[in-house]
Amino acid sequence: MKQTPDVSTHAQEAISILGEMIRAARMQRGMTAAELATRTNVSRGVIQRIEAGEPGTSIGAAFEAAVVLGIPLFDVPTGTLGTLLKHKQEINVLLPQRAFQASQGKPQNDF
Amino acid sequence: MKQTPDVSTHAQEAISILGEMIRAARMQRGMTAAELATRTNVSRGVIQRIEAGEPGTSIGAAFEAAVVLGIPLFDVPTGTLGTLLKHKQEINVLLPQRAFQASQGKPQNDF
DNA sequence: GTGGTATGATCCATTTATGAGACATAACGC
DNA sequence: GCGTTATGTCTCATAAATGGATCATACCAC
Repeated sequence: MKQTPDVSTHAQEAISILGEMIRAARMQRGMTAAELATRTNVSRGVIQRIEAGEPGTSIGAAFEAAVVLGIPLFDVPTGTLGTLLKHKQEINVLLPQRAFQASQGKPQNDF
Repeated sequence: MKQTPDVSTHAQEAISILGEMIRAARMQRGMTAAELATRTNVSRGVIQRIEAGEPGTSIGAAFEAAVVLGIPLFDVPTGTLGTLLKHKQEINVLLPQRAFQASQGKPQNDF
């Protein structure tokens, strides 16, 4: 509901969910928005915008706030993400390095 | 490794993971970065920054790209997030509306 | 090998978010 | 009731991201 009418409903819902999770976790810890802002190295206004689910906020600030509150972002414990990244790079040698418009004929959906 | 040296290691890893997931999903679908940019309503440079894991990109663009590629963000199916939000608001009446510095004496960790 | 194309990186002008401050409202303790 | 404090919202100057273009490199088809 701002002058940024450019994200889909699903994406907006995901952003709002993250904001609500951050707000709930912050209040469960008895932490004020100002204190969370200090710990996150952003201003109080940014915390409020994140909790309000505004899509224009930076992903760094939002994820940092979640990490400060101990919210698991991708069900990956702390310190494991680097290992997962390296493993991904290893298996990446088996995949094509570029995308081809010609290969769009057979879209792969394995999610 | 940019002029934005202000996110923690864990948050940076989470952002990088999301970027790698987006890149992998895009390539699995044989989609070019330019095409993903068009579908996401952003420029190609933003897609590259998201895939590179730069924390300065907007959460709206990053989540929108993930949604376009069908990546589940919070293990919540499409359309369910709104219901979850409403349910959260219902149970919120049982929780304190504000945070208190005085209540920091007993931090609650139930994650 | 050559040609076509995706990618990564860089530049600049413009749009936008951010930080800081102030204000009104509302919630809680007393 | 009153005083204190957190929250939500607003404005403005500054900092930063974005869009668009260009270029070099690397990949794949031929």
